[in-house]
Amino acid sequence: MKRTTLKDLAKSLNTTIATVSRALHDHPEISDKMKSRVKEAAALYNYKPNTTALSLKFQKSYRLGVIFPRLTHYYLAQILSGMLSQATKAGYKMIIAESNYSPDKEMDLIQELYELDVDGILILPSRKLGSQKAQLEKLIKPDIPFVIIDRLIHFDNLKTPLISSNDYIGTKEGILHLIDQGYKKIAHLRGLSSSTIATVRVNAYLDTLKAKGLEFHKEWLQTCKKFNLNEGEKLAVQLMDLKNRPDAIFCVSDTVALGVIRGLKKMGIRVPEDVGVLGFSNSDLAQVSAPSLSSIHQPGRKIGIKSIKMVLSKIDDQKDISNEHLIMKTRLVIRESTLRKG
Amino acid sequence: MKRTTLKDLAKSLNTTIATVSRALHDHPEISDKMKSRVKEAAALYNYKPNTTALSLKFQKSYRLGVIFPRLTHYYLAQILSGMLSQATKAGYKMIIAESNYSPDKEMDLIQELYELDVDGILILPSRKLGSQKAQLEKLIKPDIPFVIIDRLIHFDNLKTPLISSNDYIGTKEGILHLIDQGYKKIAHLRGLSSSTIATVRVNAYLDTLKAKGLEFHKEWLQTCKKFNLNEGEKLAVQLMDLKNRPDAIFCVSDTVALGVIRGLKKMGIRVPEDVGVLGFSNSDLAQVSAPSLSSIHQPGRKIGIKSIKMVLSKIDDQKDISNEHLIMKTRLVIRESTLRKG
DNA sequence: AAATTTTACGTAAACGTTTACGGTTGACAA
DNA sequence: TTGTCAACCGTAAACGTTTACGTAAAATTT
Repeated sequence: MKRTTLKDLAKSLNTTIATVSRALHDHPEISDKMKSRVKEAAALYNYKPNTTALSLKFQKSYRLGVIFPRLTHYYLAQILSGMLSQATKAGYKMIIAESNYSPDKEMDLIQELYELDVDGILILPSRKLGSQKAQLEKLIKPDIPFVIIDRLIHFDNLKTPLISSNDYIGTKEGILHLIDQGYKKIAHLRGLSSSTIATVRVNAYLDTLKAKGLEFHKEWLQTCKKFNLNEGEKLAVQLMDLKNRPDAIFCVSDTVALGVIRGLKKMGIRVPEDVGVLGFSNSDLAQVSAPSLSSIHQPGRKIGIKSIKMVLSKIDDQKDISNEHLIMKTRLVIRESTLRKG
Repeated sequence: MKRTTLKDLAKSLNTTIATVSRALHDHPEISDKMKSRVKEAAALYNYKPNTTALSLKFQKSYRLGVIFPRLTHYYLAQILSGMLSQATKAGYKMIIAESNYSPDKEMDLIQELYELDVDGILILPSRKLGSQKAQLEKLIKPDIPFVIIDRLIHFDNLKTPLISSNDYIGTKEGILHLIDQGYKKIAHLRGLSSSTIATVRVNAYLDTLKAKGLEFHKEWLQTCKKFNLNEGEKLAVQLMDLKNRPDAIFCVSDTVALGVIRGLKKMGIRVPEDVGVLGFSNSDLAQVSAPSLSSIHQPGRKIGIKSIKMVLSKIDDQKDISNEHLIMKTRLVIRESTLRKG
C-alpha cells in the first residue's frame, strides 16, 4: 500500500540504504552483481524516489512560481500550457498565481512565492505597473532567477531576462498588409503609455506609415484603458466622427477589434469594404467573429516553453541569463476583416 | 541571504531546536517568557517554516493534482482559476496537467501524479472516455481522494464524488426561454453519446418539449463530434435543408453555436428573427459575437472552488466524500441570438 | 610472506521539522 | 531533611535521501 523506500529495498536485499542508493545511481564502487540485484528489486517493488526527501537533501524545491494577470485569456492560457509541458518534462512543478492585473497583488504574490521556496520566478507583469517599478525591483532576489514575460521592463540596477513576441516586426507586417490591401488612412488604438510594448507597437506603426509615405493625424492614435468591447465600440464611433476618417483600424487586442467591428456595423459601415480592422494576439475570438478577424499571432506556447527553458538553464546549468532578451516571431493571420482584394 | 531555520533561532537564543519549535506552537510546557523571546526572534529574522521538511515529516506533500483536457477554453480556465485560489488559501499547491482530450494520456498522467505523491487528484475526464472506464477505475487508489469534475461517471465497484453544473435544469430553462420567445420547432445539436452529461441535456430537451406539447423529429437531434465552427456550420445547413425546418437550435457549446450562426447567415437566414440560437457554457465568445449569443452559464470558478474544498474536507478532516454529488446551478444569459420579442 | 593497493560495502551525518521520552530545577509537603 | 511533583527544557529518533569517510576482505605488488 505504502510507497517503497530505499529502506524497504535494503531490508529485502539484506544490505544497507547507502548501497541501494549507490547501486541505483550506478556508482563505480558497487559491484555489477549488486547493481543488478538492486535494480531488479527496485523494478519489482516499483520503487520511485521520494521527491520531498530529495528536495530537502538538495535544498531545491523543484518548484517554479509564475504569476499571471489572468488565466481566462486565450493567449495567456497558451503560455501557461507551454510552461507546464516543459516544466513537467524537466521534473519541475509549477505554482501558479493570478494577480488580477493588480500590481500590489503581484508584489504580495512574489513574496509568497519566495516563502514557498521556489527555485525560480516567472512573471507577466500587469500593464498598469509603472510607478511601482522600483518597488518591484527591490523584491527581486538576485540568487533566484527572475524572468519577465510579455513586457519589456528595464530596471535601474538590475538586469533581468525578458521574453516577448516581436511586436515591432509583427506590427510592421500588419500595417504593410493593410497598405497592400489598399488602405491608406490607418488608425491605431494603442495600449497604455506605461506599457513599453504598447510603445513599441506605436513606433512600428508610425515608422511604417512614414516609410510608406502615408498620412498620419494624431486623432488617429487613441489610447485604450479598459480593453473591452465597449471601449472598442466607442473609439470606433469617435474615429468615424472625425472629418478626416481613417479607412483602417489597427487594434491593441482582438477584443477591442471586435468592439470596433460592432461599432462600425452599427453605423452601417462595412468591414472590410469600407474600413479594415486588424486585431492583435490571434485569440480564439478572431476566427469565430463575423467577419472573421485578421490578427497578429503571438506564439504563446512557444513563449511558455522558452521561458521555462531559460529559467532552468540558470538553475540547472548555472548559465548566466541576465542579459537574455528572447524576442519571438509573430505571424500575421489574414482573415476577412482586412481582405478586400482577391 | 539564506532562509532562517529553527537551528538559527535556537543558536541565537542559546537554546535548542525543540524548544523553539514548541514555543512557536504554543506548547504548554514552555514558559511564557521563552515563548515571547522565541517569537520575537522569529519575527526579527523573518522565520518561515520549511514546507519541504514539513512534508517529509508528516508524509504529506500538500500537493493536489488536477488533469484538464485543455487549458485554453474559457470555462476550463475558470475552473482552474477557482481551484488555484482555494488551494492556495488552504496551503496546498496544485500540479496541473493537460490530457489533450486523450483518455490514454489521462491514464498516464494519473500514474505520474501518484508518483509525485499528491494528496488528492481531481480530473475532468475526456468526453471520449467510454470503454476505458473500467481501466480508469483500476487506477484509482481508494486511500487518495479522487474527484471527477464536469462528467457523471459511475464506476462499478467504486464510489467517487462528482461535481458538475446542473445541466438538466439549465437546459430546461434554456428551452423554456426559447418557447417563451415563440420558437416552436426546436432542434438540438448534442454531445457524444458516451458522455452522460450530453445525455442529461438531451433528456431535459426532450422532457421539456413533451411537457410543453411541442413537436419533435429525430432529424432535429444531431450529434456533434468535433465541436468546432465548421461542424456547427455544416449541421446548420443540414438542419435547414430538412423539409420540416426547425426555428431554433440549441447547441452543445458556444463554438458550435457560432458555427451555426455563421451557417445560417450564409444561407440568408436571420438570427434571431427567423431562427434562434442558444449556446452552452457562456464563454467569452458569446458576448463578442454578432449577434451576441445567448448561452447557459456554467459556474466555472465556483466548481473549481467547491471541488478543492471537497478534496480537502477528506484530506484534512477525514470526511467521507465518496457519496457526494455536487450539482451546481446554471444561469441563463439572454443575449441577442434568441431575443425576438421586446 | 609481508606490505600495499583495490574493491566493495557499511556507518553516520546532513537537509528542517516534530515529538516521545528523559532529565534538571525548584516549590511544597511530610 | 527527605521525598514528591510540577514546571520547564534538552536529547534523540524519525521522515527518505545522498555522500564523505571508515573498514573489511580480496587482489596485487614487493
